[in-house]
Amino acid sequence: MKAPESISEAESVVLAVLWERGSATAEDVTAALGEQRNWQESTIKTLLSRLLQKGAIRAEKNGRRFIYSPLLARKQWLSKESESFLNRLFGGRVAPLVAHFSRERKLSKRDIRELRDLLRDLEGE
Amino acid sequence: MKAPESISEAESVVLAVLWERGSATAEDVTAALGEQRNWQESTIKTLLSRLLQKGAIRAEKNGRRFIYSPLLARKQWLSKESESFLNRLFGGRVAPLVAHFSRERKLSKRDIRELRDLLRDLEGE
DNA sequence: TGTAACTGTTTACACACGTAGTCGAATCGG
DNA sequence: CCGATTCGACTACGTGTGTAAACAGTTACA
Repeated sequence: MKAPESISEAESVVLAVLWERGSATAEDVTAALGEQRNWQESTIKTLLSRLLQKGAIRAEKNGRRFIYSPLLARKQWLSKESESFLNRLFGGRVAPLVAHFSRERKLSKRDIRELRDLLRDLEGE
Repeated sequence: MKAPESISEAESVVLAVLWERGSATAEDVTAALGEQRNWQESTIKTLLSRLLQKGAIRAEKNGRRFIYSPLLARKQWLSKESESFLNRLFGGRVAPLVAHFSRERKLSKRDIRELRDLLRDLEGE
């Protein structure tokens, strides 16, 4: 099992489409991203290839084209990215990040409410 | 005022030393990072130059060498990085990230305690 | 005062990334 | 069966990054 290579920003955008639909052709992805990013289909194909090489997705031949689907789960990716981010900036823990946001007044009412609910649930366990 | 160019990973490590000590020479930085990363002094000088060009630090001549000190504040950098991270992965808000960590059982007792205290303080405002 | 030591500046280079064009093979339509 | 179309694979290219050596100017010591 090769070391899970890191997914680049642009690649993750393509991957996100696959997470959303489960699977898709290059054309589907291009259509899905049409408005968001203005990428040529060529670009998307390159990104799909790189994701393939990195083992993050798989390609199943269907007629003359490939159907791509994720191998790397969104959850795994989120965890990996989050951890490396928190390690780099906040000593690997979540609380200091929240504290930073709090000090900077970047916590919305909604954030606060959700956090409170979350903690309440945790205590009920 | 030129657009605040983005600080790379390696650059941020050097910058962190300056935040810690307020100011330092290239030699100081090399010494400070000696154990952590195994960089040649040459490498550190390159990184300092790039930080200079990006306007993230300043250099004050002292005798035959420069004393470098941060221009970009750690807080600013934290905010910027955090925001772009949260935007990319969690719709720009903190709560979903914490929820993710909670689901994945990545919240330490300490995290939970700190979060609870933080919320208590917020309500007392 | 000449030369060694030091320190910043220049140059280097491989690799990842964003972005995309070209090519060759397969296929579809007539 | 042949030309047109359609795909994926290969190639391309500028830029940022990690990493560092070479060079040049200046200072300090013998």
